[in-house]
Amino acid sequence: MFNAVADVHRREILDALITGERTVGAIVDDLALPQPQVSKHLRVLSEVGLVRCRAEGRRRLYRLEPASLRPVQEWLAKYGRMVNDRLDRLDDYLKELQGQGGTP
Amino acid sequence: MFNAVADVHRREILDALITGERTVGAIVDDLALPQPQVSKHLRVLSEVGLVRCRAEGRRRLYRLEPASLRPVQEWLAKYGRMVNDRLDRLDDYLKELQGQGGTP
DNA sequence: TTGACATATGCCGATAACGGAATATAGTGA
DNA sequence: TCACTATATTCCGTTATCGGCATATGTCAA
Repeated sequence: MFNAVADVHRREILDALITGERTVGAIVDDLALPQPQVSKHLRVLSEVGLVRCRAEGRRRLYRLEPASLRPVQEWLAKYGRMVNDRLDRLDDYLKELQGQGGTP
Repeated sequence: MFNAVADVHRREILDALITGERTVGAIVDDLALPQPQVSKHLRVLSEVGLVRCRAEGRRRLYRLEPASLRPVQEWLAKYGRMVNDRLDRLDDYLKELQGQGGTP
C-alpha cells in the first residue's frame, strides 16, 4: 500500500484518475509512458485496492478507490497536527537564528 | 521522501519518535532491530529531512521534523475528501448488496 | 474469418533496497 | 593510555523493482 504510492508514476496515474474513470489509453496519453508500463502499474495499484477496473468492450476503465488510501491517511494523521503547526519549529528557528548571528 | 516513508521499519522509527527525542539505543530497544539497521534507516530519514540529529556526549538524540511530511500530506489532501466521504462508495455498496441478494 | 485496435503478460537486464555481520569512529571514565 | 560504550560505516549476498521489448489475449468491424 505505502509501497504502491511510493512510485512517482503510480502517483501520477492516481492523480490522472482524480477527475474520474479513465481508459488505459487515455492514461498513456496523459503521462506519456509506454503502455505496458501503465498496465503494470495499474496492476500493482489494483492489487492493493487503490484502483478498480471495469471492462467496456475492448477497453478497460479504471477508477479510483480512494477509501484504500485510508491507512496512509490514518498513519499520517498521527503527525498531522505537527505537520501543520509551524509553532512546533519556532524554537528551532530561534536557535538557528541565534547560532548564525544577525548579519552573515 | 515517499520512499523513505514506504518502509515499515522507517515508519516504526518515526512512530517511536512521536513522543519526543530519542537515543539510537532507545529506538533499537523499542523496535528490536539490530543497531546498524536502525542507524542506516535513521540516515535515510535524515537525508530526506524527516529527522534531525543532535549530539550529546557519545549519544545522538534524534527528533522528528514533521514539517517534512508536508509533501506527503499535500499529495494526500487531493484525495482527502474522497477518502473520508463514505457516500462516494454508496453506489458500490448498493451494487454489491444487489448482486449478493439479501440472504446467503 | 481476417485484420486492426486495446490491453495484458512474460522475459530480460540493470539497478536499487534491505538485511546481516564485521569493523571503524568517537566519546567516556579509570 | 586503556578498556568500554554508543553509534556509524562498509562490505556482501539476496531479493525486489523498474523499464524496455516482444508477444499474447481479447474484442470489434468488415
